Amino acid sequence: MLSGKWKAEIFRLATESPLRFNNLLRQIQGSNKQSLATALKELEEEGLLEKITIKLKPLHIEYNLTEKGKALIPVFQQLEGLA
Amino acid sequence: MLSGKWKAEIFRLATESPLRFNNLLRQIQGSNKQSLATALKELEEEGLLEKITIKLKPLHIEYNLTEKGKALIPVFQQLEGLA
DNA sequence: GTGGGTAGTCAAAAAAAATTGACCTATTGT
DNA sequence: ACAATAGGTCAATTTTTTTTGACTACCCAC
Repeated sequence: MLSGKWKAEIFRLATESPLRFNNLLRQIQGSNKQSLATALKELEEEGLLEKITIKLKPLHIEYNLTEKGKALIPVFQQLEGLA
Repeated sequence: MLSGKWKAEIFRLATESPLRFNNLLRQIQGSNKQSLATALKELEEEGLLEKITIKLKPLHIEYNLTEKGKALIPVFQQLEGLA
């Protein structure tokens, strides 16, 4: 589910707060629009993130962890506990 | 650690019993010598598998989970519990 | 009406990963 | 002696993934 160069990091950032596209682009150095767009779409397709259009001004888009996404957090906590 | 097309499956098989090269080649359909050789070497470098030369006849080579490799098993069990 | 920010898409190029086929050594079986 | 099995390596090719650069469209401020 988190295969590829960027999905793991995107997922981690999503556990901290909702994601916004251009913000992500600045946070993840070495990446690029296209790669992030592809990764976000795949994370959505896998059901880990959901895309939400915030209709308030300034109108913008957020990506949030779904319940399925949140369910993975304890797994990574366990993994961190090993290192 | 388990990136790429074959490492996850190799890891799973390693949790069941020690691995032998040509045996693995038969078990993992769709794969090939080179890919498995590369994956095994990387799993070794990551410290998840150890390569052991069995000096008894017939002399052969086994790949076993290291302690670090075994430590990952509960993580995957937790993951399975979610699905 | 120009510049900046948001949120992207598209096609092409480059880079990385995976596959193929040839080859190699050593041991065992018939 | 000959073939088969085990456990690989190497170079070339193919496939997949990632990156680059150009381009859209909308909104806001000056």
